[in-house]
Amino acid sequence: MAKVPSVIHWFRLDLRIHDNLALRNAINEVRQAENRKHFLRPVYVIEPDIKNKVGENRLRFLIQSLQDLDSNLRKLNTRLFILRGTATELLPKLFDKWQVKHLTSQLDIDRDIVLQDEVIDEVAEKKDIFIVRRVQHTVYDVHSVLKKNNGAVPLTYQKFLSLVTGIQVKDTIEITKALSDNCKPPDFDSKDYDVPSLEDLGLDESALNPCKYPGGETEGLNRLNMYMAKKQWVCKFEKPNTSPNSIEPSTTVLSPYISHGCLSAKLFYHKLKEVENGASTHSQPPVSLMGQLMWREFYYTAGAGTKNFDKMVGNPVCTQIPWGKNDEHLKAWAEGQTGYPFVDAIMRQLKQEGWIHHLARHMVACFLTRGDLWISWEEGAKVFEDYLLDYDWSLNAGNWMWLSASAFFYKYFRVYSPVAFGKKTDKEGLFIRKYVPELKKYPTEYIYEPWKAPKSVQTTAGCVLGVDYPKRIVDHDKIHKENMQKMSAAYKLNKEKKAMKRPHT
DNA sequence: TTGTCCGTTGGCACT
DNA sequence: TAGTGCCAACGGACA
Repeated sequence: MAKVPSVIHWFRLDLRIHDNLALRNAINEVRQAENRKHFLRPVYVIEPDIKNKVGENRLRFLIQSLQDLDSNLRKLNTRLFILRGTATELLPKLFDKWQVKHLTSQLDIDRDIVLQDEVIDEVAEKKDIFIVRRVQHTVYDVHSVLKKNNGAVPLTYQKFLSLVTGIQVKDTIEITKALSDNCKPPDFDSKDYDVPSLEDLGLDESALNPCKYPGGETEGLNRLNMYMAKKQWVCKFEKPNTSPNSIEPSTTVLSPYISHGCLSAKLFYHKLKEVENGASTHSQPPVSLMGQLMWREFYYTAGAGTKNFDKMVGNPVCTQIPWGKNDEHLKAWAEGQTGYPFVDAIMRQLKQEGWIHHLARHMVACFLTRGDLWISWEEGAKVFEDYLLDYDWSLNAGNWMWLSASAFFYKYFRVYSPVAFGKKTDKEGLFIRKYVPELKKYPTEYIYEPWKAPKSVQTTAGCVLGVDYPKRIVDHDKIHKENMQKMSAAYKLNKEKKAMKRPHT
């Protein structure tokens, strides 16, 4: 008997059923094969070294998202097949074993996935497998936006907006009709394909911090609907007026759901349009919620069109800056032990909860790079990759370049003060008291600057500097001025190099 | 080529 | 409390 061919949908950063064009393609392919039976296998590949690549909070978010995805797929009378191994090694073998004729997936920008796809494409071509990749992770097709700009990367947000104005955004799609039993392969019920627990991956779940943002499509959609119901709030939203150091998030925290594809960016777009269209006035990009979504599109476009976007060297949009190396300072920063309470509180919130406010990211990124520690943005990006639930290849690199004044933003003399910046929205230092509990009892006048507290105050508050909490590792007032000079010199050199490269006519 | 305006969200002193 | 001007002076876009 001839083997029954299979159709694979390969889930990556599209952990959802709703608005999943590529999944629908796979399902349609199976359904249309009326008189020639096809099996459907929606797969997700867990790489062996995932624990080294993905921080524990994000790994938990991923596993939760996969569990939710599996349960949503089962409502369609199919399931998620988890594959354990390296995608580029494993998939080619399964192409033969499963008689794969058709492979669908989302079109991704993330460099690692793009490289993976190149390998798979080559194999698929040899084996005569039809590959379908759909644009569905962004609102716009970033490659056609680049084309519209004659292949050049838009270097300003306004330029990007002007490129996408007038582009019609397609409607979202839904998949509701369940599949027939004919689509189930014989090993459908095998436990080998079950979503692993964190324990299976070698992680002690009980040792993790409490889960503040559970992963999954269901949770993402609930969160979206909850915020979109607050129409006034949506219409008045202005990012700079939200607080980086409120005890509960002052923004939506939809980002982890969008970055994992639990939530469709296009659905977010349409829901926002709906709310905005129903209001007499609403805030505008860049500060509005729609503006935030457009920032994501901006960085995706830049990431797709720039070589070595996540690196300094060999990256055409990135100013070359002679960053220093200081592993001790880097470690202190990453672990929230710099002696600057505001910086430390943010870094500890990041490590514990996997999410920090965008402006908090500005604060700590500026501090690590051009502001205080003079350490490369690439080092900071690696730490964020590890800790952030909403880690996203394009956004992470793009924002780090922005904050370090390496690309897109150039006013390097605008430096965030680790003392003044937080005070604007949290005079009492409640945020610091929560995340740096050593300082909980400090008088308000010293909460942002504990080094100014007399020894007697330190003792009374139960936190002596250098014993219970670190002394500050740098003197911001002094060092940020020195760093500004270094930035100025780097810019000057960059300008000269550019002038030399320019053709003389 | 040069000038001008503008740019997601700084800090600080002052009114 | 919010607004303004100064700090020192960037690159991109466009005329």
